Amino acid sequence: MSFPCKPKWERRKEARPQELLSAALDLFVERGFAATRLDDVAKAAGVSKGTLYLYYSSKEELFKAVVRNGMVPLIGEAESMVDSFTGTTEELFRTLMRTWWDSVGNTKLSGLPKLMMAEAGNFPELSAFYQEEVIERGERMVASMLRRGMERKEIRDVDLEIDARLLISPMIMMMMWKHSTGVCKVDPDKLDDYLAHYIELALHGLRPLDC
Amino acid sequence: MSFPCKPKWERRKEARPQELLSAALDLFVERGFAATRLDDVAKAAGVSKGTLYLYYSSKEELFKAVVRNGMVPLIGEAESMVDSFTGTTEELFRTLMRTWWDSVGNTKLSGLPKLMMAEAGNFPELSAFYQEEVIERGERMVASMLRRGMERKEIRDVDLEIDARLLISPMIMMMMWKHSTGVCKVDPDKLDDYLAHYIELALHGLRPLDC
Amino acid sequence: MSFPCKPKWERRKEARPQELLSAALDLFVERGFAATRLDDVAKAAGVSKGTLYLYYSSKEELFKAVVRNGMVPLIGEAESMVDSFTGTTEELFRTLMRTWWDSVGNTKLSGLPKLMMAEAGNFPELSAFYQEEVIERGERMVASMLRRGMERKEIRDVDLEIDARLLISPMIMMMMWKHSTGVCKVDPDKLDDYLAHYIELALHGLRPLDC
Amino acid sequence: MSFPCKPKWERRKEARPQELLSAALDLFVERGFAATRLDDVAKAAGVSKGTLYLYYSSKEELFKAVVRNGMVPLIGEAESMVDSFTGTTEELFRTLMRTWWDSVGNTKLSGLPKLMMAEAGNFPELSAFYQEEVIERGERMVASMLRRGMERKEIRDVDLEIDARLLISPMIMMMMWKHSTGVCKVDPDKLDDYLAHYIELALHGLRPLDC
DNA sequence: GATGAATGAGCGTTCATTCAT
DNA sequence: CATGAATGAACGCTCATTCAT
Repeated sequence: MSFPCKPKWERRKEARPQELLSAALDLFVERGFAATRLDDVAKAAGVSKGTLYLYYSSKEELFKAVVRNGMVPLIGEAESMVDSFTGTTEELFRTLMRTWWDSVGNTKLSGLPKLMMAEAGNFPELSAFYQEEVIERGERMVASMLRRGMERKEIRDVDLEIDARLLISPMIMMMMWKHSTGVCKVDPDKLDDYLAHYIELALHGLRPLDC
Repeated sequence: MSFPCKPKWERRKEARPQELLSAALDLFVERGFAATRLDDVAKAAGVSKGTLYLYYSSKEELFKAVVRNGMVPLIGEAESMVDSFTGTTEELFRTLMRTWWDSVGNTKLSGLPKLMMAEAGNFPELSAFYQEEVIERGERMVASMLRRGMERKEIRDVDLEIDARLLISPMIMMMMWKHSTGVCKVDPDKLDDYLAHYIELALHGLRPLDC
Repeated sequence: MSFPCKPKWERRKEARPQELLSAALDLFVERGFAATRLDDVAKAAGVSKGTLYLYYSSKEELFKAVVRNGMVPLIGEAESMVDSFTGTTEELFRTLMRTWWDSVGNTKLSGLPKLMMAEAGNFPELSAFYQEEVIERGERMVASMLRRGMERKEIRDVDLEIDARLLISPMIMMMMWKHSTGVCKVDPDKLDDYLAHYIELALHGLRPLDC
Repeated sequence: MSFPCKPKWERRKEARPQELLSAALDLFVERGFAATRLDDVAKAAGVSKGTLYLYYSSKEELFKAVVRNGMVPLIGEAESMVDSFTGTTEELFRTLMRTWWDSVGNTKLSGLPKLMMAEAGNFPELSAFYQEEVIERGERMVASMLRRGMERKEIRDVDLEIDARLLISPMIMMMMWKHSTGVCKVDPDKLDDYLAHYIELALHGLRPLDC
């Protein structure tokens, strides 16, 4: 008699990392890094605390895996979009922002900015990782878009570094609002309105002076 | 023999709460709520840990007192400025933003937004207070400015509620950046550049379409 | 009304370190460094685990304090004796060994060599400390005695470094025997005989060839 | 078709216990009992952790098997040498010590004394075994040599029991030194010097008073 | 009012042991 | 026989809170 498919525990082994990362993202976002107990992550994933350590060697490694697994690939997709887009920069900006909001703003990943803002100071290694893999790549991506627009005379001259950061800050704030229970709480249904107005406000701010 | 003014130890006793709140603000801002040890707050205020408990019955109560004590008075000043300003709305916007930055962004109060963002979830009652007394008053103040500009045809038509919030979000982000160690850290010397670019970006975004 | 003597808790504070060190020495010697739980040390001293940390910042620091407090001063006394002794080197050797046995071999401190031998490999910082403060000073002290004897022609020419170490090794073994339950166990009453025979054996081994 | 000898996997099965014991001896000697992880023993032996438990029902049983398997056979060889030696007792002593050092001191078996010293307290049954089969037989062997020397007037009168133990203690210490990392660490190249000096020191200590 | 010694619950991490496959 | 994923108890260390003085 043979096993037509993998034995049960092996199938679990392959599924485990995703289950753990998902549980961890939920709890990190809900409670913050420091306040999340690994016991609870394990329980939420339906395993024991020891099992967690079979897959991630420390709490910090678990967090890094959450980011690597969830956020980093999306940065890559955005970068590709900027590089290969063929329409106007205005269309690119709109697409970029809406895609980002769909894949991050509307998922649990939107909890990460608030998380990092709150905990960065106490976990230097974590914040260095996030800074390099997410923040800086994100800023460079927006700066690429600005450069493209300036080269094509589709937007006015701006400072690549400074305005890139300023332009993503409302997006980051919107993600934070979404996860703020009590302060700056926004009606979730209105977030799409905020996004639309933000896009218009930014495009107005960027349009050439003679338009 | 009479005491024309209170003896020194009595003045000290009355000053205690302010000294404690000041020390606590410093440390909460620097390290966050959870990572701040009451030992250190007490030491920074020059008292023993036990004394802290004579004034605030728990760490949470101390935190609430710090926030309640911090930002509210400054909102009033900004409101007055909007109500009594006589120049163009562009001038008003510039003045408002620069004054706010001077009195909040450049003081340790600038640490509160980050703190509230991180801890709001754990202090529902406190965040309701902050939401009403700081956030909403601030948004109404900016909305007043926008309404004034629209009435005077100095800015294009915008959504008072939505754009007010969008407009203050980079300012809030700048305060957060200032207190970010590791993630989104900005060179403190460049914050004035960010402020200047933000003002220009916003004014461009707000100018009437035919200008 | 005044306090004619210190308040109770202050008297405790002064006594605590000795109580803790004594309990720690007992347990370290009985169970080894790694196998000793701080909970048990605290319980043996009649305090809570947290209290231990008021006095010693880590398990390793506690151990160092045990050694510093118990063993190091005795090394100093032995050094002084070698420096100031006026009789023959044979008398010095006898006195040195018997004094050492009285103050170390016959006290709980005699458990330390076995402890260090067993745990050194896993606690590098600990063993470096013990090596410098106890072993090397002890070997230098015995070497001083040998040099003195060689200069006075009271013992044959030996290698200061090698023979010093060889000469103290039976003393160390005797201390280990005392704490070996099961292996090399010796009748405690016979340890004085071992000491006497060791002294004779060593003195025979050291006497000049022409005596 | 027949198998002239056992098939490979069966030979492997029979060799397993020795492979496990050898790997375990290496690691126990290097790290001590508590610090040795069964994961590592299994890995060093090229099997899984579960397999270990097919052969030894617990970590303690494995340890006992290591010790029982280790030193006993070599004691017998030394006993034979004493019984059949024909030269002077000085020559016998030199040969005995050098042979012992070659077959034990220079192999990984030299790690056992340190191991037993450290763990004897935790394994009463095991240390009784070690005491009877290794220690006491070793002491009787040295005592035989001393008796022989006294009968032949080649050494002075000593106490058979006490001096036998004293005489082997530097040898035991040398084995411990060899495995000491950090405390009492000796340059491995100098161990032969220690052996040579020890032999001279002991022979001087044993020579008749009138020599 | 003020002190600071003492407490004890809580968390990250390790690893011997088990058992389904 | 052999595997290796899973378990859970254990321990070092922290820190908000208490209370005798």
